[in-house]
Amino acid sequence: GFTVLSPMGWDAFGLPAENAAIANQIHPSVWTKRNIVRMKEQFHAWGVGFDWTREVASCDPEYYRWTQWLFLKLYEKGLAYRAKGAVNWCPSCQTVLANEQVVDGACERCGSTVELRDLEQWYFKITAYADALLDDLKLLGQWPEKVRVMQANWIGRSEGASIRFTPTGGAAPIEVFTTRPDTLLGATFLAVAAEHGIVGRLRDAGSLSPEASAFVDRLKRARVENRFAIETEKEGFDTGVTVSHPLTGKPLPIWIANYVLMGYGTGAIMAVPAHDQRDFEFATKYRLPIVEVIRPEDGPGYDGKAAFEGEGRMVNSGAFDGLSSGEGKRAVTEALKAKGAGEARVNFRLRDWLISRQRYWGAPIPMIHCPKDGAVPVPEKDLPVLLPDQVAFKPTGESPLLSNEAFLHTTCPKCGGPARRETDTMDTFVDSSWYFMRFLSPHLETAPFQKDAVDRWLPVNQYIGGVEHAILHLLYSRFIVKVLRDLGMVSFPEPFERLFTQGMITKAGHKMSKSKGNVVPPDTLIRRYGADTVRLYTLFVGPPEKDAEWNDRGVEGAYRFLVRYWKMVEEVTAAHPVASADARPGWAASGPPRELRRRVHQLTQQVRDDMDRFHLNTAVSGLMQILNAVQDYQAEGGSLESPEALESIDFATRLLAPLAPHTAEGAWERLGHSESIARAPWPVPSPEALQSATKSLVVQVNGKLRAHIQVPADADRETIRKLALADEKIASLAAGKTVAQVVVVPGRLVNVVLK
RNA sequence: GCCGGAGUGGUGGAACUGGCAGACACGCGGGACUCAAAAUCCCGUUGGGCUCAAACCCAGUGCGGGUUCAAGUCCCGCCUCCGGCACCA
Repeated sequence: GFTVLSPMGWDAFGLPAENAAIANQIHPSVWTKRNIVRMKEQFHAWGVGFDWTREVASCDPEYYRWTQWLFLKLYEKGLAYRAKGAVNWCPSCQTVLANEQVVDGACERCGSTVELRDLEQWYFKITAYADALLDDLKLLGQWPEKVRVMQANWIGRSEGASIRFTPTGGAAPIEVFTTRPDTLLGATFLAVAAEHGIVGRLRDAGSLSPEASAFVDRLKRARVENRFAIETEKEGFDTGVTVSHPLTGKPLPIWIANYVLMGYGTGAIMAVPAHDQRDFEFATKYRLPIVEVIRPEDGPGYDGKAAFEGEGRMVNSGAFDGLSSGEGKRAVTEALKAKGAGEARVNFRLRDWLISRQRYWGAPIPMIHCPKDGAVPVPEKDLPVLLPDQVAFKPTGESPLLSNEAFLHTTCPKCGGPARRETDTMDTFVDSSWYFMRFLSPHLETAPFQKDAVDRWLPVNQYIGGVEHAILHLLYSRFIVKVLRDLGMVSFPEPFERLFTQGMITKAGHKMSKSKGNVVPPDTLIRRYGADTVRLYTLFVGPPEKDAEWNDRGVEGAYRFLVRYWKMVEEVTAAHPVASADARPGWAASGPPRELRRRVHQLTQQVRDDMDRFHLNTAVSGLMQILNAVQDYQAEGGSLESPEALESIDFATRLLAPLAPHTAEGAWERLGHSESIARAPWPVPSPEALQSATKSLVVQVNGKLRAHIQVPADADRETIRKLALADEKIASLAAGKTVAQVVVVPGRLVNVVLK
């Protein structure tokens, strides 16, 4: 009864296609197009129905033109920028990766250990939306909690204070972030990462000891090789430089420490050994002072053996003594602000999204580098910047586009002088961050999408995908939609209203994947049993949100079910070769309610509910039960020609249609319908059919099942109670005992409590 | 370490708000049909006790407690597995 848009498209740019192309000596575009054809054939073989008039592929210029347009919009808004910094580098894929694409220190794609390199790259300023992305998670009540939590953790908001420590001698202050300003008076040293600016400056000035300098090199190298390996042993070197404590003026030494990360906060921390375990371990090892400044209201506090990280009341903190941690955080921040040495600050774990890739198979970044005007955006009218065919697309660490002179050399849109094109391409996650809007006008040439169409259809009511996208695609799309909303181009804050994360089918415990070569192609099974059997079985294996290990042991069951169903249809239609089902006498099943009818209407309700809840495995079992019910009815002497049986077959056929469309369509035609079952309405159970004169209730004694009784459907509690106690079995059990209580749950059961 | 999720027959799984544990299948055992087999159909299939048999009884949803007339479901404490985050200051 709903108008549903069910489009399909191909996220077709990216490394897998390029790598496969290199391995097979085929151009990526040929390889990709061939695979699209192949996958479409498979969709058809499965009988999967999509609106193919809306098909898009992110590698078509018609599509990526607008991906480039999106880049320009972000650039205009200052949300796309180029910066030099330490980036994740995959030595095997020969490209940089976004933080989100690094899993356990390895490349999400190929599993190679990721290195750090200093490179100039393009970023999207997703951090500008950190708060909005976090806050709006509360709009996503129909997303799995798991995904919301993962995003919240990834964004990683923490409240605290930014504090500046001025070096003795008056150099630029060192800024730190802390969530515990209440422990400021317990800070006994600063610790900085090896990559921190001050380290380089000290080294350049020659004021770093040779040992400390060697340590910095070792640390940097270790992090380039694998910055994710956690060194449990704290290690550091004194720089010999001190800063003054912003409140007491006391000098505090600056140490270089291996446990301070450049990638979080400012790359420098104030160390409070009494109240932070890491600082404690470091201070203990290097005999740095430890000052207790927080004491819990009750229970043990700092004991000299480990840091006390909880909250409590401030001590050894001068004027702040006696304040609770909460009050202390505010008071200390105020005091810092008054001195101009700090302020309240919110810090995020989220980093900006690195979107440039030094690879061929992606949308070229539409920028031009002019020796005079610097980075200049390609004018909108010149889009798309076409990806040239003729390149040496071997990975060299530099973009293959550099090898195409005709592409590389261009003129500056500003001054008309000679200029070079940007040769990096965009991360494919940019392509997929907006595609759902393109489906509404896939061939529109004047805009990426039409606002009114997008506002009518979106947000997507039901999104389905793997949980592996929890912090990649699903975060990026949310970001892009928020940017477009702020540009006034869409009117909704979130792209996906409801999210269903489906599980993965594994083979021998592994994700089936092209790269592992352990994919079970459906073709063989489909050839042997037909698409409907394979569809039905696949749905029946288990709940779709769960991972499942693939085996085809039960496929026979689905096949048998369809054969039994088909035979039943043949039996009915052989006896009644009627052209129009509606002309058949008794088809409307207006007869008196019978058991079969009640059961089938009940099961119809169940199948409808199951499908709404994505419990497709039990929906299939519900259908099996309908068929079983009809066969039991037949076994008891009922006729397939009876209105009840005919109606049951009619319901079953319509419920089967989305699951096994070919079989259902064929049956539908045999049953005398001339229009496709796809246009038939969904069966509606009638309340009248669901009613029955009597109900079967369970009778328990002390919570244990002892008898079943039949009671009138409208019996009140007292009647039910009397009938239960009157039951022969119950009466005999109650003999000689006292009935302490009788719990009556109408429609369900009676529990007799005996003492 | 922190945050999520899961643990049910031989197997996949079902049981929506506490209310008949094991739906529906697979597999297995037995039977019918057949010269025989396949296919199909019928019966059985949580474990144990008792019985010629049925009826019946007891135990049972990872482990130990608890709440409740009633717990796979709720609470407390554990164990195991899976997923995410993690020297995050």
